[in-house]
Amino acid sequence: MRPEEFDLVGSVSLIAAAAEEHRPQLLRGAFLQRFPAHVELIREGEPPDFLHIVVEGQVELFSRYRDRETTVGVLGPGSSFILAAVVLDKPYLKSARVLSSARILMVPSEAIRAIFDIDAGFARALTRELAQAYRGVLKELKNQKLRSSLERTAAWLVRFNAETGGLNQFDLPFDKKVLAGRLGIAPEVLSRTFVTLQSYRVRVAGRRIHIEDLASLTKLASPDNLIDDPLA
Amino acid sequence: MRPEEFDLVGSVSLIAAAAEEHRPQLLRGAFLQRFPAHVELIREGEPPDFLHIVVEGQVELFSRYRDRETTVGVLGPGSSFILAAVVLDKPYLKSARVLSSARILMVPSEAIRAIFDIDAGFARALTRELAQAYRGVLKELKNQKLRSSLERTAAWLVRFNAETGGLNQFDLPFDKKVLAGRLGIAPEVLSRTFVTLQSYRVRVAGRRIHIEDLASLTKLASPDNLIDDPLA
DNA sequence: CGAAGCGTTGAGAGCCGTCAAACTACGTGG
DNA sequence: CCACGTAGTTTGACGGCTCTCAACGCTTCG
Repeated sequence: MRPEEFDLVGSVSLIAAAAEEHRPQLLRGAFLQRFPAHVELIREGEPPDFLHIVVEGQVELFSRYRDRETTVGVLGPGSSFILAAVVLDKPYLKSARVLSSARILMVPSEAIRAIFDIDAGFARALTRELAQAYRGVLKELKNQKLRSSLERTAAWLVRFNAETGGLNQFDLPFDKKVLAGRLGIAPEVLSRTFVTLQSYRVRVAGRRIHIEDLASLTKLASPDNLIDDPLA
Repeated sequence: MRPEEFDLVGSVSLIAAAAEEHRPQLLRGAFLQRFPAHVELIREGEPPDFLHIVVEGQVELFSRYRDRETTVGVLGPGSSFILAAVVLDKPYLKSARVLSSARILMVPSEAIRAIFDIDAGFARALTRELAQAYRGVLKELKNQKLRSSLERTAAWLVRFNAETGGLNQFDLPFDKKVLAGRLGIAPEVLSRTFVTLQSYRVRVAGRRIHIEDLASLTKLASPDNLIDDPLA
């Protein structure tokens, strides 16, 4: 890694949690690499060579079974992935592909485990990160099992709207196809869901979304902090 | 806690991971308590007062939304729950009820967090526990999104059979209603699924299950280590 | 201009949930 | 020991949600 890259990377919370004197060891064998869209970064079943951290761009996490595939998450800058696999030194449970051209920091998993063993502060940061990740998947499981696709879509719109300033209009951050994956439905179903949402005064034009009646959309979504709030 | 209870509790892996000198502090405010069936141990949304560890019996983890409810796990002896909430000091994401009369070790969450902060070995054990738990929920999410109810049921039977010695016959460890919850389907659907499984030579008599053609059941289930193997 | 990919729309089917009724198993009290 | 009530289980009927397949329009990019 080049010197100016250290600054960028030092701001990543996980790395910052390691004691000053351990950081060089963490970054010695690390790569900060640029990948074009569609590249498959990791594949489920492989042994964990690197902890991956998204510095720029978007990454989709997914999993295959028979001839099916499902999205288990979409990550943006600042998010790490496959941390659990690295800590336990067990095979990846999911694959990852680049959605939009991305820069990924890859830290050798031995380095992570080595610092984990000698740096208590780092270990505690990992614990918190994992606890957050655990709650994230659990919320997703609840989202899937307790809500219909219409409710999930509505809840997603309400939350994304809030995250982008509550202006009641925004652009989708990725293709509708990817959003459908995130919501756990087929693209055709999402398309029809948007039609249904017209009765709740949601207007869709390409990637542009207008929420003209937030109250009624919110009522439909029944937002629940224990499912929707990423900080809860 | 009475002295003889310390032995029992010392064998719980999480507690055993704490340094000898910290164990008394962990257990000082702890309770080892017996609960009858149906008692609700915790309720989602509440602040985490205690880390719970199942010493004996079975506990069902579930979650509510609107007028719906879904099971997110069933635990037996040795399992802890709501660790993530305790570590982060955030509200429970799930509720828990006793299925069959159980003994639960309840450790005050402040004690957990206090030892977590000063005992690096304990912190690392927590990390591993959380990493395992993370992978567990993720597998469950994949199980739900990638498989049909028939496949989930078949996979569950194949795995439980393996776990109980591969004798191709066993008793269900809980009511079919609870199994249906675990599999994420309505009880009526499970009942019909068992009828369908007759063509794969699965015989069901009350709680008793006979697998008369493991190969064909296995073929149906397409077991996948990255979904089914609890150790993977 | 043509190819490729995304998005929409229609048609059809299958999976799964709900409601209702009947049947069974089990435990309690008489 | 039996009667009864409760809870679990099964079965039927039905409907709705979601998937798949297919066709078509649109945009993008080579």
